[in-house]
Amino acid sequence: MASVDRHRHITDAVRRAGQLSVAELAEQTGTSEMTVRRDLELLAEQGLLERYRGGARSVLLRGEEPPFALRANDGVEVKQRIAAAVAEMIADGEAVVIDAGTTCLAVARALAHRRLTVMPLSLHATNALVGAPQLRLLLPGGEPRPGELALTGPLAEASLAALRFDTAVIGCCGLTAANGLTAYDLADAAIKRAAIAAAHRVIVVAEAAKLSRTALALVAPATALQAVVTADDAPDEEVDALKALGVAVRQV
Amino acid sequence: MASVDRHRHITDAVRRAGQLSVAELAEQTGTSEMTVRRDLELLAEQGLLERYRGGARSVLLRGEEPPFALRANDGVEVKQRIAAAVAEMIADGEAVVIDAGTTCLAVARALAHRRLTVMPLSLHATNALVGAPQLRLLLPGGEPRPGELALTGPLAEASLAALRFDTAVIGCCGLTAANGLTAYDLADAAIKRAAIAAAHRVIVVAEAAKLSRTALALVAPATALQAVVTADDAPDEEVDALKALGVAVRQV
DNA sequence: AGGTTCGAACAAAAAATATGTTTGCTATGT
DNA sequence: ACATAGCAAACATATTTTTTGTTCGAACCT
Repeated sequence: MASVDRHRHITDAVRRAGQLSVAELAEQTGTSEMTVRRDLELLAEQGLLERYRGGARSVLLRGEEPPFALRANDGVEVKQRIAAAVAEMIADGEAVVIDAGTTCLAVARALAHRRLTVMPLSLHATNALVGAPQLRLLLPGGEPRPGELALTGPLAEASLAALRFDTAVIGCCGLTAANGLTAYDLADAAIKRAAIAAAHRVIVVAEAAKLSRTALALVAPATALQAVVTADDAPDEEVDALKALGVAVRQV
Repeated sequence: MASVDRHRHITDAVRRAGQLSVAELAEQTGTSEMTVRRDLELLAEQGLLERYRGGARSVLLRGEEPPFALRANDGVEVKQRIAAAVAEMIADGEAVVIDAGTTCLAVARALAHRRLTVMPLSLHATNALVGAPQLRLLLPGGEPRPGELALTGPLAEASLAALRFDTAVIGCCGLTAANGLTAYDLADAAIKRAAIAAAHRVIVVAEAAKLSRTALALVAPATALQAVVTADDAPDEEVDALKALGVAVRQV
Protein backbone atom coordinates (compact mmCIF):
# COMPACT_ATOMS: atom_id res chain seq x y z
CA MET A 1 0.00 0.00 0.00
CA ALA A 2 1.48 3.32 -1.03
CA SER A 3 1.82 5.88 1.72
CA VAL A 4 -0.84 8.21 0.35
CA ASP A 5 -3.30 5.35 0.07
CA ARG A 6 -2.48 4.38 3.61
CA HIS A 7 -3.08 7.93 4.77
CA ARG A 8 -6.42 7.94 3.08
CA HIS A 9 -7.33 4.58 4.56
CA ILE A 10 -6.39 5.75 8.04
CA THR A 11 -8.30 8.99 7.67
CA ASP A 12 -11.38 7.18 6.41
CA ALA A 13 -11.18 4.39 8.96
CA VAL A 14 -10.86 6.82 11.83
CA ARG A 15 -13.68 8.92 10.51
CA ARG A 16 -15.94 5.89 10.19
CA ALA A 17 -15.08 4.30 13.51
CA GLY A 18 -14.93 7.54 15.43
CA GLN A 19 -11.72 6.40 17.02
CA LEU A 20 -9.18 3.64 16.49
CA SER A 21 -6.09 2.30 18.22
CA VAL A 22 -2.65 2.39 16.72
CA ALA A 23 -2.48 -1.40 16.88
CA GLU A 24 -5.78 -1.74 15.03
CA LEU A 25 -4.65 0.64 12.30
CA ALA A 26 -1.31 -1.14 11.97
CA GLU A 27 -3.12 -4.38 11.37
CA GLN A 28 -5.58 -2.87 8.90
CA THR A 29 -2.83 -1.29 6.85
CA GLY A 30 -0.38 -4.16 7.21
CA THR A 31 2.40 -1.92 8.48
CA SER A 32 4.25 -1.48 11.71
CA GLU A 33 2.90 0.56 14.58
CA MET A 34 5.76 2.99 14.22
CA THR A 35 4.64 3.81 10.70
CA VAL A 36 1.10 4.31 11.87
CA ARG A 37 2.33 6.65 14.59
CA ARG A 38 4.27 8.68 12.08
CA ASP A 39 1.22 8.82 9.84
CA LEU A 40 -1.01 9.89 12.68
CA GLU A 41 1.40 12.65 13.64
CA LEU A 42 1.33 13.89 10.08
CA LEU A 43 -2.43 13.70 9.72
CA ALA A 44 -3.00 15.33 13.08
CA GLU A 45 -0.75 18.20 12.01
CA GLN A 46 -2.93 18.70 8.97
CA GLY A 47 -5.99 18.71 11.15
CA LEU A 48 -7.41 15.54 9.60
CA LEU A 49 -7.77 13.78 12.93
CA GLU A 50 -6.98 14.16 16.60
CA ARG A 51 -4.29 12.21 18.29
CA TYR A 52 -4.52 10.66 21.74
CA ARG A 53 -2.27 8.22 23.54
CA GLY A 54 -2.78 4.83 21.94
CA GLY A 55 -4.77 5.91 18.91
CA ALA A 56 -6.61 8.67 17.11
CA ARG A 57 -10.14 9.99 16.94
CA SER A 58 -12.14 11.77 14.29
CA VAL A 59 -12.44 15.53 14.47
CA LEU A 60 -15.95 15.57 13.07
CA LEU A 61 -18.97 14.47 15.03
CA ARG A 62 -19.89 17.98 16.09
CA GLY A 63 -22.19 20.24 14.16
CA GLU A 64 -19.23 22.03 12.67
CA GLU A 65 -17.84 22.08 9.20
CA PRO A 66 -15.04 19.54 8.72
CA PRO A 67 -11.60 21.13 8.36
CA PHE A 68 -10.30 22.25 5.00
CA ALA A 69 -7.71 19.49 4.65
CA LEU A 70 -10.42 16.87 5.10
CA ARG A 71 -12.77 18.33 2.52
CA ALA A 72 -9.92 18.91 0.09
CA ASN A 73 -9.54 15.18 -0.55
CA ASP A 74 -13.24 14.44 -0.82
CA GLY A 75 -14.92 14.13 -4.17
CA VAL A 76 -12.03 15.61 -6.09
CA GLU A 77 -13.40 14.42 -9.40
CA VAL A 78 -16.84 15.90 -8.86
CA LYS A 79 -15.30 19.22 -7.93
CA GLN A 80 -13.19 19.23 -11.06
CA ARG A 81 -16.22 18.52 -13.21
CA ILE A 82 -18.12 21.33 -11.54
CA ALA A 83 -15.13 23.63 -11.94
CA ALA A 84 -14.82 22.82 -15.62
CA ALA A 85 -18.48 23.63 -16.13
CA VAL A 86 -18.08 26.96 -14.37
CA ALA A 87 -15.01 27.77 -16.44
CA GLU A 88 -17.10 27.25 -19.56
CA MET A 89 -19.62 29.77 -18.34
CA ILE A 90 -17.00 32.51 -17.97
CA ALA A 91 -15.85 34.47 -20.99
CA ASP A 92 -12.33 35.76 -21.56
CA GLY A 93 -11.81 39.27 -20.29
CA GLU A 94 -14.29 39.03 -17.45
CA ALA A 95 -13.59 40.21 -13.92
CA VAL A 96 -14.32 37.37 -11.53
CA VAL A 97 -14.37 37.07 -7.77
CA ILE A 98 -13.83 33.53 -6.49
CA ASP A 99 -14.95 32.52 -3.03
CA ALA A 100 -12.99 30.43 -0.54
CA GLY A 101 -13.51 26.70 -0.14
CA THR A 102 -12.38 23.56 -1.85
CA THR A 103 -14.78 23.63 -4.79
CA CYS A 104 -13.94 27.23 -5.53
CA LEU A 105 -10.27 26.33 -5.35
CA ALA A 106 -10.92 23.88 -8.15
CA VAL A 107 -12.58 26.68 -10.11
CA ALA A 108 -9.54 28.90 -9.57
CA ARG A 109 -7.29 26.18 -10.93
CA ALA A 110 -9.52 25.77 -13.93
CA LEU A 111 -9.26 29.48 -14.66
CA ALA A 112 -5.52 29.86 -14.10
CA HIS A 113 -4.53 29.81 -17.75
CA ARG A 114 -7.32 32.11 -18.90
CA ARG A 115 -7.18 35.81 -19.73
CA LEU A 116 -9.18 37.22 -16.86
CA THR A 117 -9.13 39.56 -13.91
CA VAL A 118 -9.55 37.45 -10.80
CA MET A 119 -9.93 38.27 -7.13
CA PRO A 120 -9.70 35.10 -5.03
CA LEU A 121 -11.08 35.25 -1.51
CA SER A 122 -8.66 32.73 -0.07
CA LEU A 123 -4.91 32.34 0.02
CA HIS A 124 -5.17 28.78 -1.27
CA ALA A 125 -6.68 30.06 -4.49
CA THR A 126 -4.20 32.94 -4.52
CA ASN A 127 -1.29 30.54 -4.43
CA ALA A 128 -2.88 28.56 -7.23
CA LEU A 129 -3.07 31.70 -9.36
CA VAL A 130 0.18 33.56 -8.76
CA GLY A 131 2.47 33.23 -11.70
CA ALA A 132 -0.31 32.74 -14.20
CA PRO A 133 0.95 34.94 -17.01
CA GLN A 134 -2.28 36.05 -18.65
CA LEU A 135 -4.17 36.59 -15.46
CA ARG A 136 -4.58 39.88 -13.69
CA LEU A 137 -4.63 38.94 -10.04
CA LEU A 138 -6.27 41.16 -7.45
CA LEU A 139 -6.17 40.46 -3.75
CA PRO A 140 -8.62 41.64 -1.18
CA GLY A 141 -7.27 42.57 2.20
CA GLY A 142 -8.35 40.82 5.35
CA GLU A 143 -7.47 38.27 7.94
CA PRO A 144 -6.88 34.72 6.73
CA ARG A 145 -8.82 32.22 8.80
CA PRO A 146 -6.49 29.38 9.88
CA GLY A 147 -6.66 26.27 7.71
CA GLU A 148 -9.27 27.64 5.39
CA LEU A 149 -7.16 30.73 4.61
CA ALA A 150 -10.36 32.54 3.72
CA LEU A 151 -9.91 36.29 3.84
CA THR A 152 -12.45 37.93 6.09
CA GLY A 153 -13.04 41.03 8.08
CA PRO A 154 -13.58 44.73 7.38
CA LEU A 155 -10.59 45.04 5.08
CA ALA A 156 -11.88 42.30 2.83
CA GLU A 157 -15.35 43.78 2.80
CA ALA A 158 -13.95 47.19 1.97
CA SER A 159 -11.93 45.73 -0.91
CA LEU A 160 -15.06 44.14 -2.35
CA ALA A 161 -17.14 47.23 -1.82
CA ALA A 162 -14.71 49.22 -3.94
CA LEU A 163 -15.04 46.98 -6.99
CA ARG A 164 -17.58 45.62 -9.47
CA PHE A 165 -17.21 42.20 -10.99
CA ASP A 166 -18.85 40.52 -13.93
CA THR A 167 -19.17 37.23 -12.10
CA ALA A 168 -18.96 35.94 -8.57
CA VAL A 169 -18.28 32.24 -8.06
CA ILE A 170 -19.56 31.40 -4.61
CA GLY A 171 -19.27 28.24 -2.57
CA CYS A 172 -21.58 27.38 0.25
CA CYS A 173 -22.27 25.09 3.15
CA GLY A 174 -25.96 24.79 2.38
CA LEU A 175 -28.34 25.80 -0.38
CA THR A 176 -32.07 25.18 -0.56
CA ALA A 177 -34.87 27.00 -2.29
CA ALA A 178 -36.59 27.53 1.02
CA ASN A 179 -33.67 28.60 3.21
CA GLY A 180 -31.41 30.17 0.62
CA LEU A 181 -27.64 30.17 0.57
CA THR A 182 -26.17 29.49 4.00
CA ALA A 183 -22.71 29.28 5.58
CA TYR A 184 -21.35 27.95 8.86
CA ASP A 185 -19.12 30.92 9.60
CA LEU A 186 -20.57 34.36 10.22
CA ALA A 187 -17.53 36.23 8.93
CA ASP A 188 -17.55 34.10 5.79
CA ALA A 189 -21.20 34.81 5.27
CA ALA A 190 -20.55 38.55 5.39
CA ILE A 191 -17.82 38.23 2.76
CA LYS A 192 -19.99 36.12 0.49
CA ARG A 193 -22.70 38.72 0.79
CA ALA A 194 -20.25 41.47 -0.14
CA ALA A 195 -18.99 39.45 -3.11
CA ILE A 196 -22.54 38.86 -4.31
CA ALA A 197 -23.32 42.53 -3.96
CA ALA A 198 -20.25 43.43 -6.00
CA ALA A 199 -21.03 41.09 -8.88
CA HIS A 200 -23.38 41.33 -11.80
CA ARG A 201 -23.84 37.58 -12.07
CA VAL A 202 -23.66 35.03 -9.26
CA ILE A 203 -22.73 31.40 -9.90
CA VAL A 204 -22.98 29.08 -6.92
CA VAL A 205 -21.03 25.84 -6.86
CA ALA A 206 -22.34 23.08 -4.62
CA GLU A 207 -21.85 19.35 -4.45
CA ALA A 208 -25.05 17.37 -4.22
CA ALA A 209 -25.02 17.06 -0.43
CA LYS A 210 -25.13 20.82 0.01
CA LEU A 211 -28.56 20.98 -1.62
CA SER A 212 -30.21 19.24 1.30
CA ARG A 213 -28.44 21.11 4.02
CA THR A 214 -28.90 24.41 5.81
CA ALA A 215 -26.13 26.07 7.82
CA LEU A 216 -26.23 28.72 10.49
CA ALA A 217 -25.73 31.99 8.66
CA LEU A 218 -27.99 33.20 5.86
CA VAL A 219 -26.00 34.68 3.01
CA ALA A 220 -28.69 35.40 0.47
CA PRO A 221 -32.06 34.05 -0.64
CA ALA A 222 -31.97 31.72 -3.62
CA THR A 223 -33.61 34.38 -5.75
CA ALA A 224 -30.39 36.42 -5.59
CA LEU A 225 -28.56 33.77 -7.60
CA GLN A 226 -28.31 33.52 -11.36
CA ALA A 227 -26.90 30.03 -11.68
CA VAL A 228 -26.08 26.92 -9.65
CA VAL A 229 -23.63 24.27 -10.81
CA THR A 230 -23.95 20.96 -9.00
CA ALA A 231 -23.38 17.25 -9.52
CA ASP A 232 -25.81 14.95 -11.30
CA ASP A 233 -26.72 13.15 -8.09
CA ALA A 234 -28.33 16.25 -6.65
CA PRO A 235 -31.85 15.69 -5.27
CA ASP A 236 -34.39 16.33 -8.01
CA GLU A 237 -36.91 18.09 -5.82
CA GLU A 238 -34.38 20.73 -4.76
CA VAL A 239 -33.18 21.20 -8.30
CA ASP A 240 -36.76 21.70 -9.45
CA ALA A 241 -37.53 24.06 -6.59
CA LEU A 242 -34.49 26.19 -7.46
CA LYS A 243 -35.45 26.24 -11.11
CA ALA A 244 -38.93 27.33 -10.11
CA LEU A 245 -37.35 30.38 -8.48
CA GLY A 246 -35.69 31.31 -11.75
CA VAL A 247 -32.22 29.97 -10.97
CA ALA A 248 -30.43 28.23 -13.81
CA VAL A 249 -29.28 24.84 -12.52
CA ARG A 250 -26.58 22.93 -14.33
CA GLN A 251 -25.80 19.36 -13.31
CA VAL A 252 -22.54 17.70 -14.35
CA MET B 1 29.67 19.03 -7.39
CA ALA B 2 26.20 18.91 -5.86
CA SER B 3 23.41 20.21 -8.03
CA VAL B 4 22.70 23.27 -5.90
CA ASP B 5 26.37 24.26 -5.93
CA ARG B 6 26.40 23.81 -9.66
CA HIS B 7 23.35 26.02 -10.00
CA ARG B 8 25.03 28.70 -7.95
CA HIS B 9 28.20 28.40 -9.96
CA ILE B 10 26.31 28.71 -13.22
CA THR B 11 24.33 31.68 -11.98
CA ASP B 12 27.46 33.44 -10.77
CA ALA B 13 29.53 32.60 -13.83
CA VAL B 14 26.83 33.85 -16.17
CA ARG B 15 26.41 36.99 -14.13
CA ARG B 16 30.15 37.69 -14.17
CA ALA B 17 30.72 36.90 -17.81
CA GLY B 18 27.51 38.48 -19.04
CA GLN B 19 26.91 35.44 -21.18
CA LEU B 20 28.30 31.94 -21.50
CA SER B 21 27.90 28.98 -23.84
CA VAL B 22 26.47 25.64 -22.76
CA ALA B 23 29.77 23.97 -23.72
CA GLU B 24 31.77 26.40 -21.59
CA LEU B 25 29.52 25.85 -18.61
CA ALA B 26 29.67 22.09 -19.04
CA GLU B 27 33.44 22.24 -18.90
CA GLN B 28 33.50 24.58 -15.92
CA THR B 29 31.15 22.39 -13.91
CA GLY B 30 32.55 19.09 -15.13
CA THR B 31 29.17 17.80 -16.25
CA SER B 32 27.54 16.94 -19.53
CA GLU B 33 25.95 19.55 -21.74
CA MET B 34 22.60 17.91 -21.25
CA THR B 35 22.81 18.57 -17.51
CA VAL B 36 23.77 22.16 -18.12
CA ARG B 37 20.82 22.57 -20.43
CA ARG B 38 18.50 21.18 -17.82
CA ASP B 39 20.01 23.53 -15.25
CA LEU B 40 19.65 26.51 -17.53
CA GLU B 41 16.04 25.65 -18.19
CA LEU B 42 15.43 25.54 -14.45
CA LEU B 43 17.29 28.76 -13.70
CA ALA B 44 15.65 30.60 -16.57
CA GLU B 45 12.27 29.55 -15.22
CA GLN B 46 13.17 31.13 -11.91
CA GLY B 47 14.24 34.28 -13.67
CA LEU B 48 17.87 33.96 -12.62
CA LEU B 49 19.16 34.19 -16.16
CA GLU B 50 18.00 34.35 -19.75
CA ARG B 51 18.31 31.49 -22.13
CA TYR B 52 19.35 31.74 -25.77
CA ARG B 53 20.31 29.10 -28.26
CA GLY B 54 23.72 27.77 -27.31
CA GLY B 55 24.03 29.42 -23.92
CA ALA B 56 22.62 31.85 -21.41
CA ARG B 57 23.04 35.49 -20.55
CA SER B 58 22.72 37.52 -17.42
CA VAL B 59 19.48 39.36 -16.81
CA LEU B 60 21.20 42.27 -15.08
CA LEU B 61 23.30 44.80 -16.93
CA ARG B 62 20.51 47.32 -17.21
CA GLY B 63 19.75 50.01 -14.69
CA GLU B 64 17.01 47.86 -13.23
CA GLU B 65 16.74 46.05 -9.98
CA PRO B 66 17.81 42.41 -10.25
CA PRO B 67 14.91 39.95 -10.01
CA PHE B 68 13.72 38.66 -6.66
CA ALA B 69 15.06 35.13 -7.08
CA LEU B 70 18.54 36.51 -7.69
CA ARG B 71 18.57 38.78 -4.66
CA ALA B 72 17.06 36.06 -2.48
CA ASN B 73 20.28 34.04 -2.57
CA ASP B 74 22.60 36.99 -2.02
CA GLY B 75 23.97 37.79 1.39
CA VAL B 76 21.59 35.52 3.22
CA GLU B 77 23.61 35.69 6.41
CA VAL B 78 23.77 39.45 6.51
CA LYS B 79 20.04 39.65 5.99
CA GLN B 80 19.44 37.23 8.84
CA ARG B 81 21.65 39.26 11.15
CA ILE B 82 19.80 42.43 10.22
CA ALA B 83 16.47 40.66 10.68
CA ALA B 84 17.47 39.40 14.12
CA ALA B 85 18.43 42.91 15.17
CA VAL B 86 15.09 44.27 13.97
CA ALA B 87 13.25 41.50 15.81
CA GLU B 88 14.97 42.61 18.99
CA MET B 89 13.70 46.14 18.52
CA ILE B 90 10.08 45.02 18.36
CA ALA B 91 8.13 44.29 21.53
CA ASP B 92 5.50 41.59 21.90
CA GLY B 93 2.01 42.82 21.22
CA GLU B 94 3.02 45.44 18.68
CA ALA B 95 1.27 45.92 15.36
CA VAL B 96 3.87 45.80 12.61
CA VAL B 97 3.74 46.37 8.88
CA ILE B 98 6.51 44.62 6.94
CA ASP B 99 7.53 45.80 3.51
CA ALA B 100 8.24 43.60 0.49
CA GLY B 101 11.76 42.57 -0.51
CA THR B 102 14.24 39.92 0.50
CA THR B 103 15.54 41.58 3.65
CA CYS B 104 12.05 42.24 4.90
CA LEU B 105 11.21 38.61 4.18
CA ALA B 106 14.00 37.66 6.57
CA VAL B 107 12.44 39.98 9.15
CA ALA B 108 9.07 38.31 8.67
CA ARG B 109 10.64 34.91 9.27
CA ALA B 110 12.32 36.21 12.39
CA LEU B 111 8.97 37.41 13.73
CA ALA B 112 6.93 34.34 12.83
CA HIS B 113 6.91 32.79 16.29
CA ARG B 114 6.24 36.06 18.12
CA ARG B 115 3.00 37.34 19.56
CA LEU B 116 2.30 40.23 17.23
CA THR B 117 -0.13 41.68 14.74
CA VAL B 118 1.59 41.70 11.38
CA MET B 119 0.65 43.03 7.96
CA PRO B 120 3.12 41.84 5.33
CA LEU B 121 3.22 43.76 2.07
CA SER B 122 4.23 40.80 -0.06
CA LEU B 123 2.91 37.30 -0.61
CA HIS B 124 6.33 35.82 0.04
CA ALA B 125 6.21 37.14 3.59
CA THR B 126 2.56 36.14 3.85
CA ASN B 127 3.40 32.55 3.03
CA ALA B 128 6.17 32.64 5.60
CA LEU B 129 3.69 33.77 8.25
CA VAL B 130 0.53 31.74 7.64
CA GLY B 131 0.13 29.06 10.20
CA ALA B 132 2.07 30.89 12.88
CA PRO B 133 -0.15 30.21 15.86
CA GLN B 134 0.45 33.26 18.02
CA LEU B 135 0.49 35.73 15.19
CA ARG B 136 -2.45 37.79 14.08
CA LEU B 137 -2.00 38.09 10.35
CA LEU B 138 -3.52 40.95 8.39
CA LEU B 139 -3.35 41.21 4.64
CA PRO B 140 -3.58 44.33 2.58
CA GLY B 141 -5.35 44.07 -0.71
CA GLY B 142 -3.68 44.87 -3.97
CA GLU B 143 -2.08 43.46 -7.05
CA PRO B 144 0.94 41.23 -6.56
CA ARG B 145 3.80 42.26 -8.80
CA PRO B 146 5.16 39.17 -10.61
CA GLY B 147 8.23 37.63 -9.01
CA GLU B 148 8.43 40.13 -6.21
CA LEU B 149 4.83 39.42 -5.14
CA ALA B 150 4.74 42.88 -3.60
CA LEU B 151 1.19 44.09 -3.11
CA THR B 152 0.59 47.43 -4.74
CA GLY B 153 -2.14 49.61 -6.07
CA PRO B 154 -5.09 51.50 -4.69
CA LEU B 155 -6.45 48.56 -2.70
CA ALA B 156 -3.18 48.19 -0.84
CA GLU B 157 -2.98 51.89 -0.17
CA ALA B 158 -6.54 51.93 1.08
CA SER B 159 -5.82 49.05 3.44
CA LEU B 160 -2.86 50.90 4.89
CA ALA B 161 -4.74 54.16 5.14
CA ALA B 162 -7.35 52.44 7.29
CA LEU B 163 -4.87 51.27 9.92
CA ARG B 164 -2.28 52.54 12.38
CA PHE B 165 0.77 50.48 13.23
CA ASP B 166 3.32 50.74 16.00
CA THR B 167 6.18 49.97 13.67
CA ALA B 168 6.86 49.86 9.96
CA VAL B 169 9.78 47.77 8.75
CA ILE B 170 10.72 49.15 5.37
CA GLY B 171 13.19 47.93 2.79
CA CYS B 172 14.66 50.13 0.12
CA CYS B 173 16.69 50.28 -3.04
CA GLY B 174 18.67 53.30 -1.93
CA LEU B 175 19.10 55.37 1.21
CA THR B 176 21.32 58.41 1.69
CA ALA B 177 21.12 61.37 4.01
CA ALA B 178 21.07 63.70 1.04
CA ASN B 179 18.58 61.92 -1.23
CA GLY B 180 16.48 60.14 1.35
CA LEU B 181 14.81 56.75 0.99
CA THR B 182 14.38 55.75 -2.66
CA ALA B 183 12.87 52.83 -4.62
CA TYR B 184 13.07 51.66 -8.22
CA ASP B 185 9.38 51.06 -8.68
CA LEU B 186 6.90 53.89 -8.50
CA ALA B 187 4.03 51.75 -7.26
CA ASP B 188 6.29 50.31 -4.56
CA ALA B 189 7.32 53.79 -3.51
CA ALA B 190 3.70 54.78 -3.06
CA ILE B 191 3.08 51.77 -0.84
CA LYS B 192 6.16 52.41 1.25
CA ARG B 193 5.00 55.97 1.70
CA ALA B 194 1.59 54.78 2.83
CA ALA B 195 3.15 52.30 5.24
CA ILE B 196 5.37 54.99 6.71
CA ALA B 197 2.41 57.30 7.09
CA ALA B 198 0.48 54.59 8.91
CA ALA B 199 3.23 53.81 11.40
CA HIS B 200 4.36 55.49 14.55
CA ARG B 201 7.94 54.27 14.21
CA VAL B 202 9.82 53.53 11.00
CA ILE B 203 12.70 51.06 10.89
CA VAL B 204 14.55 50.82 7.59
CA VAL B 205 16.57 47.72 6.76
CA ALA B 206 19.35 48.16 4.22
CA GLU B 207 22.43 46.16 3.33
CA ALA B 208 25.59 48.23 3.13
CA ALA B 209 25.43 48.73 -0.63
CA LYS B 210 22.08 50.48 -0.39
CA LEU B 211 23.63 53.33 1.60
CA SER B 212 25.59 54.58 -1.36
CA ARG B 213 22.84 54.27 -3.91
CA THR B 214 19.92 56.35 -5.01
CA ALA B 215 17.01 54.95 -6.99
CA LEU B 216 14.38 56.60 -9.12
CA ALA B 217 11.47 57.24 -6.83
CA LEU B 218 11.69 59.25 -3.64
CA VAL B 219 9.81 57.62 -0.80
CA ALA B 220 10.64 59.87 2.10
CA PRO B 221 13.44 62.11 3.33
CA ALA B 222 15.82 60.53 5.82
CA THR B 223 14.40 62.73 8.56
CA ALA B 224 11.14 60.76 8.39
CA LEU B 225 12.92 57.65 9.69
CA GLN B 226 13.45 56.68 13.29
CA ALA B 227 15.97 53.89 12.85
CA VAL B 228 18.13 52.19 10.24
CA VAL B 229 19.55 48.69 10.64
CA THR B 230 22.43 47.90 8.32
CA ALA B 231 25.54 45.75 8.10
CA ASP B 232 28.86 46.64 9.71
CA ASP B 233 30.49 47.25 6.35
CA ALA B 234 28.30 50.25 5.68
CA PRO B 235 30.19 53.39 4.61
CA ASP B 236 31.05 55.46 7.69
CA GLU B 237 30.33 58.82 6.13
CA GLU B 238 26.76 57.85 5.26
CA VAL B 239 26.20 56.36 8.69
CA ASP B 240 27.46 59.56 10.30
CA ALA B 241 25.39 61.73 7.99
CA LEU B 242 22.26 59.78 8.88
CA LYS B 243 23.04 60.02 12.57
CA ALA B 244 23.50 63.76 12.18
CA LEU B 245 19.91 63.91 10.93
CA GLY B 246 18.72 62.25 14.12
CA VAL B 247 18.29 58.74 12.72
CA ALA B 248 19.37 55.91 15.03
CA VAL B 249 21.71 53.69 13.02
CA ARG B 250 22.44 50.16 14.16
CA GLN B 251 25.15 48.12 12.45
CA VAL B 252 25.29 44.35 12.80
C1' DA C 1 4.51 -0.23 40.51
C1' DG C 2 3.75 -2.16 36.16
C1' DG C 3 2.48 -2.36 31.73
C1' DT C 4 1.83 0.34 27.69
C1' DT C 5 2.84 3.89 24.52
C1' DC C 6 5.95 6.88 22.63
C1' DG C 7 9.79 8.84 20.09
C1' DA C 8 14.73 9.02 18.99
C1' DA C 9 18.30 6.53 16.54
C1' DC C 10 19.81 3.61 13.39
C1' DA C 11 19.79 0.33 9.39
C1' DA C 12 17.57 -1.47 5.43
C1' DA C 13 14.55 -0.99 1.63
C1' DA C 14 12.13 1.49 -1.67
C1' DA C 15 11.19 5.38 -4.33
C1' DA C 16 12.31 9.50 -6.44
C1' DT C 17 15.58 12.27 -8.61
C1' DA C 18 19.60 13.46 -11.10
C1' DT C 19 22.80 12.44 -14.68
C1' DG C 20 24.78 10.79 -18.99
C1' DT C 21 24.24 8.75 -23.57
C1' DT C 22 21.98 7.99 -27.67
C1' DT C 23 19.00 9.34 -31.28
C1' DG C 24 16.22 11.90 -34.22
C1' DC C 25 14.46 16.49 -34.88
C1' DT C 26 14.67 21.69 -35.24
C1' DA C 27 16.40 26.05 -35.70
C1' DT C 28 19.91 29.04 -37.58
C1' DG C 29 23.15 30.90 -40.62
C1' DT C 30 25.22 30.92 -45.13
C1' DA D 1 18.31 24.62 -49.69
C1' DC D 2 21.74 22.65 -46.97
C1' DA D 3 24.90 21.83 -43.35
C1' DT D 4 25.72 22.21 -38.66
C1' DA D 5 25.11 23.08 -34.02
C1' DG D 6 21.85 22.96 -30.59
C1' DC D 7 18.11 20.80 -28.67
C1' DA D 8 14.74 17.57 -26.39
C1' DA D 9 12.77 12.93 -25.78
C1' DA D 10 13.84 8.33 -24.31
C1' DC D 11 16.14 5.34 -21.86
C1' DA D 12 19.65 3.26 -18.65
C1' DT D 13 22.30 4.07 -14.70
C1' DA D 14 23.74 6.20 -10.56
C1' DT D 15 22.83 8.87 -6.70
C1' DT D 16 20.12 10.87 -3.25
C1' DT D 17 16.15 11.18 -0.60
C1' DT D 18 12.33 9.25 1.55
C1' DT D 19 10.05 5.69 3.73
C1' DT D 20 9.82 1.87 6.68
C1' DG D 21 10.87 -1.38 10.40
C1' DT D 22 13.46 -2.49 14.62
C1' DT D 23 15.45 -1.62 18.94
C1' DC D 24 15.72 0.61 23.18
C1' DG D 25 15.31 3.93 26.86
C1' DA D 26 12.12 7.48 28.56
C1' DA D 27 7.51 9.10 29.43
C1' DC D 28 2.94 8.21 30.64
C1' DC D 29 -1.31 6.45 32.53
C1' DT D 30 -3.84 3.74 35.72
